[in-house]
Amino acid sequence: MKLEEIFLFDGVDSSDKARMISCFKIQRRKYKPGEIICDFEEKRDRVGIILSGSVSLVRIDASGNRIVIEDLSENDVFGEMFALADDAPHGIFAECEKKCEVAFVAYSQISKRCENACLCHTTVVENMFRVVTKKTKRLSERIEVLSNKSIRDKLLCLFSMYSQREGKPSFELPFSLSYLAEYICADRSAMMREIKHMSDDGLIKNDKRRIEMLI
Amino acid sequence: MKLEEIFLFDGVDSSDKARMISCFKIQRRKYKPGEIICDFEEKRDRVGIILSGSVSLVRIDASGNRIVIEDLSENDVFGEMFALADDAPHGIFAECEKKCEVAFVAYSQISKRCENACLCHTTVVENMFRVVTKKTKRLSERIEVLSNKSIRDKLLCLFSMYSQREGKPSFELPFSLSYLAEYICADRSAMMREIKHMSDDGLIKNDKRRIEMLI
DNA sequence: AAATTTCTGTTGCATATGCAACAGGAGGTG
DNA sequence: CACCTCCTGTTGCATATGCAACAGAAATTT
Repeated sequence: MKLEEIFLFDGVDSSDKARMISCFKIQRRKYKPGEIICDFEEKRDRVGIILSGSVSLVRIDASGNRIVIEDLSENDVFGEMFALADDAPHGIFAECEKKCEVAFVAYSQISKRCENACLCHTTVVENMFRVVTKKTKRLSERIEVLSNKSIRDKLLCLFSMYSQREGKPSFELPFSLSYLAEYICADRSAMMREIKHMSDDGLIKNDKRRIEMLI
Repeated sequence: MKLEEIFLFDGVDSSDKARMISCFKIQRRKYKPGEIICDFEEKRDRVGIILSGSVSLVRIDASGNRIVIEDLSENDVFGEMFALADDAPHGIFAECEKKCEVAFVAYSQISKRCENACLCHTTVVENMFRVVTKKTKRLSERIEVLSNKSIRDKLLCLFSMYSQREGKPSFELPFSLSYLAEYICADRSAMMREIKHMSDDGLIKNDKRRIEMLI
């Protein structure tokens, strides 16, 4: 993906765009799966924008469990919390999932107004705002899923989101069942068992990642 | 709280501020506990800013359970997801918790640039951006807590966040134990039981809302 | 083609947790 | 004071769920 195409410059006309790209001193880097892109131990004045591939925001907790807090792909942003936050969280880092390329931009470049007070800066800030709002929505949805107490209710909550999004009762999970268990923070085998029960109870039909909701 | 004091106008000089306040056609309204401030069935072009009191973003799920997705107080924002999102979520509404006053601002007013392309609009968008980022951080933290599988681990995760924030191992919960159970999405009695076990195991000392972590 | 890893699927067992039900205390209100 | 509501605290019971362990299928790499 070219820098010209990232969401950050949506709505900026091409001459301004070219000027900003050179002015922003954007750094690009490629990563292989498993590589640590960035830890957030210190406060950093930069955000990452994903140009290709996918990245996970991961935390290792006290017991050594790996928790995926966010899953990011093309045109998503990470690090904005750390560029702005006063109190730095602990043990969170960005890890490459599928081989990826990331563009790093200094946050101060984004927020500052240039000498000419040009409109394009405003547009850029608005674009950032839109992406962060999208992220808020995704996180809220996940909380909604996790707030259900039983595995069954978590799955029903998530499945109905998907079927609503598709506009029909059947859909294909966008990831593996292992990952699904991670997403709903349940034990995989317990989840598999529950899916079978739900199928036995006539709530859903399923075959691997294909799910059909029967009310 | 006066409109002049809300975060939205931070960094805007007072003459511009006065001009914007009149130009934005902000509506203010007071609510009593339990009142529904706003449902989000239809897409609305406005965000709410809380001037005083507190507000919960609540969802009633299919089984009739009440889920608090976000807790908001002074200078927090709600509705920005719905002003921007394409697909409107279902059954979410904002409910007054402690008696409150809310200012409603049309989102288009915030994002649009006025004829003069004045700087203050940029500042306002930046301020919105900062608040939404703060919200993202809060939601991430909650996911981190909820991602723990056992009640014990959820509590330890949350408690260590608090003690870290306080800079010392003992702290006072900012809300009731009933509410704590809601926050970690666990049954209250089960949580109380677990707190006792943790105390028996020498992990914490506790008296009502006062918690002390012993490693 | 062979080797290796990841994904899907299943089972037994111990126990953590939800649920229902109850009770005393604190605080607020008429 | 009497009444009410909310918060804290506790217990018994049924069961949902985590954990460990295993195995074949599918995908990916060598």
